[in-house]
Amino acid sequence: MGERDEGTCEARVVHGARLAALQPLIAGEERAQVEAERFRALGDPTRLRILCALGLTELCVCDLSGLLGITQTAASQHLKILRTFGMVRYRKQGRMAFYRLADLSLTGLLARLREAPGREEAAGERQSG
Amino acid sequence: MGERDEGTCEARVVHGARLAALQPLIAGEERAQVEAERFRALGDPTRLRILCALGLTELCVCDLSGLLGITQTAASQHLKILRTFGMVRYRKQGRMAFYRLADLSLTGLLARLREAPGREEAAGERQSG
DNA sequence: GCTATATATGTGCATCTGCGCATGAATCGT
DNA sequence: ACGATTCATGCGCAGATGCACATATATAGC
Repeated sequence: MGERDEGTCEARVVHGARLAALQPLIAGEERAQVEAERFRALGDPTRLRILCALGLTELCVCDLSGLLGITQTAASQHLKILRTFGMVRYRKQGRMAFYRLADLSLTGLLARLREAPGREEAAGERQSG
Repeated sequence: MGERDEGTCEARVVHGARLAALQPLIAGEERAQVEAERFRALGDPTRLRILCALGLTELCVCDLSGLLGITQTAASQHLKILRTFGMVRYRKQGRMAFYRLADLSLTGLLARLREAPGREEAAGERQSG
């Protein structure tokens, strides 16, 4: 688990000292873990489509599952994950739960998701023609 | 696989017609799949740390593995994934491969990664404090 | 209170993922 | 040419993930 061949390569670009100076500038494992989990939550097509739908309108679980063509169970399980990361919120009215997009910073992403495919070059690196 | 309980819930918020009108506004499965894979590439702590490092300076695989405390194999496999999505690029000089950050749209994200933990509220929703 | 409905959760399974090990491919030094 | 070194890749395994099925919880209607 901690066995890396750190002593093998001697032709380092950044030798010893400079390499050590870089270390504190790089995100620690825990910090990276937390951030990665957030991306992982977005790294599922069904969850992206759920967010896409909830970005348009508030929906109950049943409507959502019907709209996306997934089972209620699947919808509920995905919503639980999205709740964990504060990406969606819900209000309970009777026995139904109305979900809505909570993380407004995702709005731009979701708008891009609705565009025609073939434009995912670098998410910001447009070569202007 | 296609068995959803679409006829169970009758108390839809958006009844029939409106639900159908929503459908074309939601990203299709293929489009969502492509986009999700991109997030998935970022959904690994090691890959985030690799990008974090390459955002600071160009590095060979060996330095990178030493810097992050991972094996050369792991580094190489992650770099392959990041290459697939055009997030990193490399130039070959002799037997070494110098990798650098290619997707500049990730710069902001990586800068945020270097900040102290506890600020991952909404990735863009700063309360100007 | 009982039944039906809407949502949430526990369990099991097929699949995916990240890693280590061994190996292949390319390059440098002698 | 030969061995050493740097990077890439095939393979197998442990752990994670998404889903279906069954079930639990909560609410509405009677």
